Amino acid sequence: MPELPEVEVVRRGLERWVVGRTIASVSVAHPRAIRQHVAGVEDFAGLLVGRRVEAARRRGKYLWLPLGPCDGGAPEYALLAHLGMSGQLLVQPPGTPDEKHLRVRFTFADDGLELRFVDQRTFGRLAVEPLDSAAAPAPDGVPKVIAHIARDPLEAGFDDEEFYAAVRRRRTGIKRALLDQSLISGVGNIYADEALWRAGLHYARPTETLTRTEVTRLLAAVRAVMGEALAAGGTSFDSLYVNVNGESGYFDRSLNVYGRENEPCARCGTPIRRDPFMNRSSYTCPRCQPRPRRARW
DNA sequence: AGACCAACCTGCTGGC
DNA sequence: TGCCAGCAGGTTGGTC
Repeated sequence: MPELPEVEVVRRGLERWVVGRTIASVSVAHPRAIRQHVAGVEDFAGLLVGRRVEAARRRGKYLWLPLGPCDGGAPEYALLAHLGMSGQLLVQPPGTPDEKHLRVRFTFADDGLELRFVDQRTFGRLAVEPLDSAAAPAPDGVPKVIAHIARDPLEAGFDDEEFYAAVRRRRTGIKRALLDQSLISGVGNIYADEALWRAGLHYARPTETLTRTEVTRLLAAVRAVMGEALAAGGTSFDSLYVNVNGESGYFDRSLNVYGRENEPCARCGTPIRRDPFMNRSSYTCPRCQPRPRRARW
């Protein structure tokens, strides 16, 4: 499941149901799910079995579970997960029939609920990554392989001023910048469109023309829409986007533009418009978000 | 460096 | 009914 609010819903589920438990077994039904773990299936499982899950962390759309060493002490490794377009992390009672797209199963020493990675489109991935070492310290305890992922707008360390400066240095459209996970992480196609609508900005607005006021308004809109989505348990149009217990969020009912082509704008009544954008779609209100004369996309 | 695209997958929907 | 094109919430690696 995709964007920040949905991933945070999953993180909270892992915190509640998985943290504090010791992994007893790992079975990989589909090796593509761990393709990022280049040392292979045996190595992947070997690094996990016997370790205790110490925490559930997230940056942007990435999740990771720091793992305590078998002999105690600070975590050296983490199980890193990205859900891609259709990945799910589910907690299930042992014996529950396998899901059609079950990729990896984790069992625990307490013989309680299993953790299952289920992923229809197989864009998601799991890997065990070193969390820290003297040679390559991990800032903030973030796995080194996701060092290129910027802080997300709900993190305390996110620097609004630096984001504004980075946006102004770019030569592209604002939506491309919002989707660039090295500038700001966690924003995907739904929340980009929703935030731009709230901020009254068109997706093709050239980044170098944005004022500080507009960027401030945009960041406030991103935070507001994500916060509301989180409170609603995330956005789900179908059973692909669910929490660890398989339940859907209901924020889709609160979307103002995404997926609402030809429906009236909640602010002005103008029919919402859909444009092709990066092999996907962008939804705007033509009146609240007029296309700039000089557009970039 | 930074901008942009194709590629990676499966499944569903709508049009013919 | 069948088939095919188009579409889906993401990231990456490659080119320019």
